[in-house]
Amino acid sequence: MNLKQLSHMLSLSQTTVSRALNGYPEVNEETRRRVMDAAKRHGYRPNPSARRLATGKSGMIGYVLPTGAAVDIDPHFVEFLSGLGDYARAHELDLVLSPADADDEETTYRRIVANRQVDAVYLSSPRPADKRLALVNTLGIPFIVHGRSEGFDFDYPYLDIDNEGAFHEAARLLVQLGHKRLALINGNERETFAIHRERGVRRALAASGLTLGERHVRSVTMTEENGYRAARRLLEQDEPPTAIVCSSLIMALGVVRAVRDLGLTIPGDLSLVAHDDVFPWLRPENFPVPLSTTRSSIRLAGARVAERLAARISGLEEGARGEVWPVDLVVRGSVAGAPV
Amino acid sequence: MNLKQLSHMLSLSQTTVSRALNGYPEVNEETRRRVMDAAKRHGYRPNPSARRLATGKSGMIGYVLPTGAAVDIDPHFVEFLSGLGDYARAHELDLVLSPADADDEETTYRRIVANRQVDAVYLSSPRPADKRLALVNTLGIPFIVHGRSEGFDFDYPYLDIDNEGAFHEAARLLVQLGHKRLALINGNERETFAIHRERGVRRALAASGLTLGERHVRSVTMTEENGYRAARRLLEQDEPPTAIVCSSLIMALGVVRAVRDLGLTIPGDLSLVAHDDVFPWLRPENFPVPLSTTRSSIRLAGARVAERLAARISGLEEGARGEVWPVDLVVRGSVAGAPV
DNA sequence: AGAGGCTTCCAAAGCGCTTTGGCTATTTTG
DNA sequence: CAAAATAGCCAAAGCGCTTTGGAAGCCTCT
Repeated sequence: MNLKQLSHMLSLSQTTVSRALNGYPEVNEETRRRVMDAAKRHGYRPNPSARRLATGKSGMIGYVLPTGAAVDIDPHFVEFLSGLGDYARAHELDLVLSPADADDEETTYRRIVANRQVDAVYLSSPRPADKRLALVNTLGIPFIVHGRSEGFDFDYPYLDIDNEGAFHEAARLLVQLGHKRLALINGNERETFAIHRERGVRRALAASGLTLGERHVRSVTMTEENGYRAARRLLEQDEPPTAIVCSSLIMALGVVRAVRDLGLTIPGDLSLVAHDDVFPWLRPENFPVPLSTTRSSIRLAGARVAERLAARISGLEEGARGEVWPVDLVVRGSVAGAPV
Repeated sequence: MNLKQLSHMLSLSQTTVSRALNGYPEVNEETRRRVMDAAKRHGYRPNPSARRLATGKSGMIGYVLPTGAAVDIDPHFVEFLSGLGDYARAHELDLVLSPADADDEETTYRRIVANRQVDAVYLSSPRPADKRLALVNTLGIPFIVHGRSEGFDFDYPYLDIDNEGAFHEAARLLVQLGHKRLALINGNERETFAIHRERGVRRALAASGLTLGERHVRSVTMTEENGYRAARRLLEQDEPPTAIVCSSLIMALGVVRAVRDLGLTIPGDLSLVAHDDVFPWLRPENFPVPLSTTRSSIRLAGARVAERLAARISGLEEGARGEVWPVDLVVRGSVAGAPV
């Protein structure tokens, strides 16, 4: 059942039927009702390929997925996706994942824009002065960044959490508990979120005249093993930290293992706070010692990004509005006063 | 730059240019060369929307993503996706994720087929007599199942690992080590993979005249917490198992925690084997006691599925070929002889 | 009563590609 | 050497929608 058939059986032109269906004003309400009715009754669904060719709109949102033998997709991605799906489902929005060589995402961005394959895209894990962001901005496709960049002379729409504030709070708590030597096990230092988190910790320390020594910062990709190694390195130093702030639950698993291997205890010898993106399959309250966290649901972020993308596509949202979500600090058993 | 312009500047018809580009035989080789050359030089790329409307082919593969407030996307998904991306990237294949209400995926399948949005789809986590599979089969869209179903009177193409064989091997090893009371912490009992795994364990036990008591089987969704709870339940019974086979590394984390909470040790009091889908961020050799595993890279499976989907789309693969991958049993420190 | 303005509809021209059905030379065949 | 086959090309008809540029009919206004 296509437009032609439908309009024929209504003895109307395709023009009128099309307009009736798409809510254009120049059609009699009575007629519109007839058309809508017939469309529903016959289960008419406009052919998206045709509509797309005519309008250039695809009704899909895009994401360029960096891949490569040495590239692992971030496990957070799937949670973000859950949220995105939550929103998209209700709006019949599909998501197109375009795999790209991690070393050359530009080609892929250009392709999907040139082909008009998607109406909007989102970027994640941005770095300062991220090239993808500049590219997408000049290509003129609607987009939203999940996270933030820095060092651009233009504004852009984004959704981010207050990483600096969160880690500032976490560090401040530890300082208040008397800790003098804090350490930070961070994610990839080239990504903005990691920079912000470090900034937050430094600011909290500075407020009490303390500093974060270079030896007390480790930036690694977020795996259990890297958490373990980083913790070993930190704790086997001459003046080991008495508190660690850690950028992910997965790394925190490794930290806990390292602490145990070294015969230390949490929170007796070491206080630990980690950032929790809220995975359903790994919860901080179930750590051997319930873990204090800075918590922000990445799934909710996914839903919000989808919502804003849809708004941008339909013209409801414009401009370069940035949105920063506050982060909860949830104190559990893994923090205590500094050992004497 | 479109076909019309290109053919005009070559003083050829659109027909000829189109045919030259798409490798049809009825065009002079000399002409073809000229066309190819000009196309490359001017960076001509056929408009996919137009091609799609004309041919009905989209050049994308689809996946219906079950979502909902109570639905969590399996963390394995992201690894599978990595593999899929590895292949798809090299072939400019995009992946369309269509979020669907987990309680009504049928509507979405029908939509993407009716709309010809994708050239092929893959299904995952099939159950016996899975409705989606029957649906997709009748809808006539090329597809591949990742995993297997059971109880159909038709064959279908799939890629699966030898779950039964893997768990059979694991259980057999434990029996050989003298264990009489085995337990199984399995995934969702309604999914075929879980059924196969249980079958494998039972078969190994039966071979030595042993059985898997109902009290010794737990089927839960794969979270750390569920692993913990299941292990507590099992180990606090009157006649607790001396060995556990576990369907995922994430649950194994919980098992390890439970064992520790109960003051037991691995492998002294309990031998443990888990299935490892090979996550980059959690490795069995880094468990407190290195974990014995049945190992199969889900990422490689993703790449293979993409490859086969591409083959089916282009007509290189036909029929209902099933492919079953063997699974490695990797023995590490977490297994030992049964306690006396 | 004629001009101008709405309202409501339509025919037809795209969107950019593929593919059908010729048509004209040139070559092969009996 | 005429007839048949083949090679190489083209015009035009889709694919199914949106949108432009009218046009008819009916009011309102001067």
